[in-house]
Amino acid sequence: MRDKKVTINDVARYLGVSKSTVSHALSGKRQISAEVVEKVHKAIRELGYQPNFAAQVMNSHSTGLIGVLVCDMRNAHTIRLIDELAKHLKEANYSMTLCMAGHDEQSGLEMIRKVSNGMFDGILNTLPQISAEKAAEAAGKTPLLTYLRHKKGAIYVDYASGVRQVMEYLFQLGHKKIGHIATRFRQFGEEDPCFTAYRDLMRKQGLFQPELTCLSSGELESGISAAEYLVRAGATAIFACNDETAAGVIQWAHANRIRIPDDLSVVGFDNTQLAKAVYPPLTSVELFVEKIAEHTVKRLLEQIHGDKTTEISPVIITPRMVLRDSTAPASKQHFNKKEKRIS
Amino acid sequence: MRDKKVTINDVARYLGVSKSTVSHALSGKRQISAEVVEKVHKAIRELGYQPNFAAQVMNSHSTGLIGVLVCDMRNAHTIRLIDELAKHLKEANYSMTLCMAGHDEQSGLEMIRKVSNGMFDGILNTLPQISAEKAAEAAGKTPLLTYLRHKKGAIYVDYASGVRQVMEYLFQLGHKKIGHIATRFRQFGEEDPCFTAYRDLMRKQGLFQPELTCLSSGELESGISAAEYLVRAGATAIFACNDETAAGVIQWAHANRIRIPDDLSVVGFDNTQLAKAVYPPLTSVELFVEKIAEHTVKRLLEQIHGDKTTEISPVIITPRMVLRDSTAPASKQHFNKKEKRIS
DNA sequence: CTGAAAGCGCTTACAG
DNA sequence: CTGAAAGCGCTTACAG
Repeated sequence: MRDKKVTINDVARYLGVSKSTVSHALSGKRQISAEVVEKVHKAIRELGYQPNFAAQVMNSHSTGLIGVLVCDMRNAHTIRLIDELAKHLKEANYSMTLCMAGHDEQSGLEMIRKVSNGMFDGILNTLPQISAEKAAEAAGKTPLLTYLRHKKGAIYVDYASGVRQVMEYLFQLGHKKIGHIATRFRQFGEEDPCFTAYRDLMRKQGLFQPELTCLSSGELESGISAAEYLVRAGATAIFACNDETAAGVIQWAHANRIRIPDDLSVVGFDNTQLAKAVYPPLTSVELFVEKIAEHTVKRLLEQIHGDKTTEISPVIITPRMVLRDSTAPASKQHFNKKEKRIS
Repeated sequence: MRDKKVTINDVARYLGVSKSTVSHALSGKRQISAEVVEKVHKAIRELGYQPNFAAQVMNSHSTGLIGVLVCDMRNAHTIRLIDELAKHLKEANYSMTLCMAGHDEQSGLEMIRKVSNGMFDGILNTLPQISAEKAAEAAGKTPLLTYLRHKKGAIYVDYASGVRQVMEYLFQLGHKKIGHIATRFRQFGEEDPCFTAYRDLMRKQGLFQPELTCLSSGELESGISAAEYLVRAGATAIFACNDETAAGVIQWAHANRIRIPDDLSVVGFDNTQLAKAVYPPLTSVELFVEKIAEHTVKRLLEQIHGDKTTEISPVIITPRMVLRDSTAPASKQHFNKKEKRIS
């Protein structure tokens, strides 16, 4: 047992046949007498033979590995994405290799270059800091797909629609001072599509005020400080860029005896576990990550296999608002009395 | 650009030198005239040469890849573990490959066998359904470490200590009817160490009642139903096996106008993001996942490199209770009045 | 139906 | 300091 790895040569010698016979008996790529096939399988079991990974890769030029570049695993959206990607890749008989590439462009590009050596059959770039063009160039001949650069990509998530659903709902409820907590991580180099949509919709109603917006890191704490700021600015509803920030808003409200949704409506984004876990459960926006992941994987595999057959029919994914208990009409404005308490 | 991959032969031919020279100029494993080294580097850049992964692996017998077997990515503890493992592996110049192996033993073992072909320099088995022995056998000659089988492993997490801290604190606060929500996923084949510790400590006080315990799936919803059951059974404090379940308890309490911590104390486990996100913030138990991950990686690398030098000095990790706002004295027993309301 | 040989793209003794 | 050759462990034309 402590001896060297057993190779195809050992098996061939053991049986007194050639290694081509062993190889073919395993692959089934040519007719081998049933008798020999059986002998080979038996010998393999006895010797504990297993084809060597690297040697097979050298011939097939394929590792069955897909590299997924992520910056970190801190936000729930990334985690869900990874989970779904892994599921779909597995279905296609690929394994997912997670590459933590950090947040700066340089190290991200270096990472891509480093792993574009045949280690992966394909690379999925989810890094917001690296453009699709630069990533593809760094990958050289390795198929690479950049995640969700909707402007030109084949998968388009209509964030604006998700935001519109929320805003129209809040307008309907009578809210005029709707605060917005924006973020940078959905930006992909351009402007954050959620913020853009929010601003445009507020403007159309003549309600946009820069004081009602703020930029957040996306973490709980930033939601807490944003809540304090926005409520002081007069917001009766707060639309946060993600559920974690929204949870911060809710927590701050509780701590300051501001009732949700009676005194303040709160809406999140991403519809993560957190949205269901907080109290009151959070109205949020479902992005259908499974679908995004499914199509992303499909596109990457097409690129790997060089399928030009399927013409690039862009997939549009439309988010959907999920109503829970954190939103209510803006009517009862005994709210201003409360506000005094916290100052 | 559309042509075949450029190989070391192309570089050698291009420069009119032998491929050994090119190879050595890159590896630095033998003296090469500075002039030639420079020429080689220049040519490499011009031709866009990059050593082929599989060919290098064939020689080095090392891929730089570590396979981490996880059942899924649903609970926060796993996610944090993965994140920390990735960090430590990266520091040691390894990449992490995530293998989702599901929940049954058979498919897990098959997965291990399949990937024990030289694809990974080492394997980390976090699957609770697969014993350390079976996993190691399935891995054959590939180094494999089974995560946190404390009984014999070199890394021992003293769950009992974490539980003791919580229980002693609750006893101090005057709680006698302490409900416990147990789970199966920390079990690793044996009994859940958290439940065992809870039961023993309650017994020592003469307070143990089976009616005050229940088994949960670990999801939020199971926390909600457990809360209802345990409060009906008279619990004045609930100690949940993980934060998600505890969040369910809190949510149920809010929905039923039971005040936390005044009417009901709640304690979670794992000290995840969720513990900070809910209101009131949740008293929980920190497991120091970073430390666990650090030592796990260290052990695996030792096994890979065959370091027998470092004698197996077992590392003990002691969890620590983190106090937040979900716990308070059991005194005010106007609680029973409330209970009526929900029946 | 089977075997001997070439080749995948590197690294590394072996010779000079 | 450098080159020609063997070898890593397979697969796959090529011959029979």
